[in-house]
Amino acid sequence: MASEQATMLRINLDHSSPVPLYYQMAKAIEKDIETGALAPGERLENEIALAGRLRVSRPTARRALQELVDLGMLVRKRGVGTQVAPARVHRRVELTSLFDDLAGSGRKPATTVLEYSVGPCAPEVSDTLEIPQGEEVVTVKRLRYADGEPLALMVNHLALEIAPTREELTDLGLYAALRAHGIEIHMAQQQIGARLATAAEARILDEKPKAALLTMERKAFDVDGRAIEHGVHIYRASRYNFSTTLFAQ
Amino acid sequence: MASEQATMLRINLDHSSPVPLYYQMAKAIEKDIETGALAPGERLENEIALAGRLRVSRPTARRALQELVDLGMLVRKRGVGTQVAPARVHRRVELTSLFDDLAGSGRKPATTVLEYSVGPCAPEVSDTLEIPQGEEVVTVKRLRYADGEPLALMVNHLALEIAPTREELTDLGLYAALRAHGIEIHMAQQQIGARLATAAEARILDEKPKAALLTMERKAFDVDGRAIEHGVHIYRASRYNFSTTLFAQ
DNA sequence: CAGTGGTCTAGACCACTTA
DNA sequence: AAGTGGTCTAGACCACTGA
Repeated sequence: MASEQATMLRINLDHSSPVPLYYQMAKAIEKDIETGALAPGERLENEIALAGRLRVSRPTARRALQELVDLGMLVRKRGVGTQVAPARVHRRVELTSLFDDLAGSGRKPATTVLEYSVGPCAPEVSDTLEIPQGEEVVTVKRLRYADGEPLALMVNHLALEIAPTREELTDLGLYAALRAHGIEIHMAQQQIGARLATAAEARILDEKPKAALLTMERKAFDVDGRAIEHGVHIYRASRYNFSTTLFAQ
Repeated sequence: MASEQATMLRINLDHSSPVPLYYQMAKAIEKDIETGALAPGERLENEIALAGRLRVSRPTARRALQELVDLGMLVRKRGVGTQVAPARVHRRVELTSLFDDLAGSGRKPATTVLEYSVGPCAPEVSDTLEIPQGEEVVTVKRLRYADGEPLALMVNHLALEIAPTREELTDLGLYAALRAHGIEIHMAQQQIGARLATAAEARILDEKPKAALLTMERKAFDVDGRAIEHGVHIYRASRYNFSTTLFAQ
């Protein structure tokens, strides 16, 4: 039985481009899903027809489709076919920074750098960053605002040779500033907890003493496993929470 | 130049097994990494030699290696080779349940089911579970202990036809009980926040009133995007925090 | 039974890294 | 220049689904 409802994708591939064909295909389909040209539940052509029409081999077409399955945008079943996944499953968002989060949700982030100092490495930080104790590291203490209100107090430690300048940290988030230095964060270990605000913390965050705070401690690493950053953050629980989308292995 | 330090993996593949060759290979290498037979930083054979030695095609060997790269256990660089990733990058652990977490860290979990009722669906739950308002859903309220101390108060809503029994929930975590019914959670959306304990919450959790609580609201879906579960949990911040490992896209 | 995706092969050529 | 992984092809056979 010929496929009754399969959508014919309009995709132009540039076979002479240095951009891999599977990548061009995946991006094109991804765009169609994001714009709604392909609706959730809609059926795609089978991979052999798709490959033939786009003049690529079947493994290449498969690879493109598999990329989108891994992203949760497509669902494939043997004997059935390929469908666009329900909208809510699309796109895992992970490892974004607070700055990006705020900017992305339309709130206006701003940062005050309260402290920017170079000093000997404390034992705890030494462990994380794998820098010998006593060697110099940069300590940064920042107050983050959203729409003019204080939101979070963040203390970070970085190795001297990779630390962004004070000015960069005022204009960008930490991760964006690191990226400008060619440093990509690949993995982070986080612990999220809660506690009551001290008097000093309450004052600086415009909360009452003993208000609820969200706490986050993070260690971040690059793709080679080098430790890049150690951070201890506190957030006003009245104004912020962590939203995450998790996927089963 | 012949490879100087590449480790020769001892892998036996069963070419007549229904288990895919790439999967057998990936599992074998994964096991060697986990047991320490392959140490972090160690170099593997190049993929062509590996494929030849194991009598599989190069794409099959590549696929096995790629699986482990996706898991963060191997790092590959063009022109350089394949190495075992630093230990801390191995294995993303996601979407585990509190019960599994506790059992895994050697603490003894226990559960009391405080309430198990069937009743009409509240508007908020109706939205999440995509069950018409007023239709019946199961509401479960559980108190979780670790090592004899109360740790968390959890309220969950599930569709009638998939809800585990009261007895199952006493012996297992919610996700394990669902799994026993053939239901696999594939994705969950979570929000983690903090607030102060009410008098009633403090009493039941053995905390002082206005102690800090961690809050978590979760919606869980299966692989087809069907809503499975809606939960609102509170944790004693003095006894628990969320540990997560995040990976950049 | 026809149609689908899942696995596998045996090559080819290219791009990047290191010395 | 040698060695590595990255991409791509053109087939083959199998396993599962649904009518």
